[in-house]
Amino acid sequence: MYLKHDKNTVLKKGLGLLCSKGYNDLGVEEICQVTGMTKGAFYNAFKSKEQFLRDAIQLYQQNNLKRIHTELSKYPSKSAYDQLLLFYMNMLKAQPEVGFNGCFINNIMSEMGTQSEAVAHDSSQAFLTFIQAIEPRVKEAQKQGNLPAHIPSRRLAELLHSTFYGVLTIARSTQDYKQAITILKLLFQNLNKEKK
Amino acid sequence: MYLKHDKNTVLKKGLGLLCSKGYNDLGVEEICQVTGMTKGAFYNAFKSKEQFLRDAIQLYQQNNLKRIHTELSKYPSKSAYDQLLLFYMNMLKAQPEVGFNGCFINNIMSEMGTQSEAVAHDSSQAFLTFIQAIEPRVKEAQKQGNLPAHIPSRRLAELLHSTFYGVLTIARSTQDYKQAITILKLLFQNLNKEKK
DNA sequence: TTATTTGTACCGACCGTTCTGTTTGACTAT
DNA sequence: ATAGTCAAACAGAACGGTCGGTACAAATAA
Repeated sequence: MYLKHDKNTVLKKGLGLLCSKGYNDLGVEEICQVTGMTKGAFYNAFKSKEQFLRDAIQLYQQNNLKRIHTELSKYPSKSAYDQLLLFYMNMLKAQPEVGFNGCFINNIMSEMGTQSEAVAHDSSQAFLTFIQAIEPRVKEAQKQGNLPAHIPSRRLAELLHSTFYGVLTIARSTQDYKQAITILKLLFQNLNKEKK
Repeated sequence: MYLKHDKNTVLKKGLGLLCSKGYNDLGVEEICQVTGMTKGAFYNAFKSKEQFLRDAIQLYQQNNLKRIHTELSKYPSKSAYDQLLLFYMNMLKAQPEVGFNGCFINNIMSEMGTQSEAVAHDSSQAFLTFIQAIEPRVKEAQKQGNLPAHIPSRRLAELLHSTFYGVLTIARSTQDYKQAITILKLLFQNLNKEKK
């Protein structure tokens, strides 16, 4: 058994392309060119272009879950509330580096939702996973008295994440992440009645 | 001079198609079929498929601005706060009827942002226009004491609209608008310190 | 050898656009 | 009125390019 190309490396590069160019505007030819594959190798590794996308979505989801967990554990001395706030801030601050592309999952859902049932399912699944990943820290922040305790933690996580998605859209539209941060801070401060 | 096809009627039908199928998955052929045109008529009326999209975006923007204004004036006896809340509720409640397609502008921005500079510009412009349309009522609600007065009204409008976009994404993902309403209500209630 | 992967040429479908010719109705001259 | 003219609008076949996918031979381990 010999393999010139490592599937994971290929997917990683492909994911970068998908993030910046989307699906429809990205050809198999270009994927091959960037990854150094040929079509033969590509179609040996992936059943179809769509399967390639689905694999890339899965990789993105894995990467992001890891990232969420490390980012949320980055400052152990800080409160859960601050950890959440910092996490979202950092995501927004990173936007200029990624060309204000916003959230890959969200973009793919918009682009492919009507074209492929399978992709639509995958991306909405990924969406829910992110919220689940956030929820424990939200619950913690509630216990620590920095987020309202009378609201179900799941609902709060959904609210935070929804607004994050929304300001990400604004950031994309205005090509400015600072405004997005201001808006998200507004939400956080308002939810935190104890602090100034 | 004779005109078999009314451009506005065509755009209206086309907008419906664009909303439900997006841009890439919608062919000129299909547009023609639905509107009763032929390619000759289509390309006589529109310079290109992309120009057709840009015209449709403009129509959508006009329609939505009208809708925002009428919806926000629908219940003159209610407070500005309630008017805003009801407006967003109604938008969310309408989602099942439109196949949970979310916001056309947002979708197009995600789908076409990387493919066409012009479309990206048009849609971000439309986005800002919506926020401007909301802002006066927000300012009113602040004066009436139902939204925090110390925050610039523009920022508040951005926060409300961002979260609305976010929960719209959730509604799309879960195919359930009730959860989206719950989350948005959470934000409203939290911003309104006076009410229960 | 033998099984599997890779390179490359090619196919076929799709789709936006163009092209050619036709229809239409306003305008003009008679 | 009526016939003639013209330019705009329309019909729809054809084009040209793109792109996902396939065929098959060459290459590569085992």
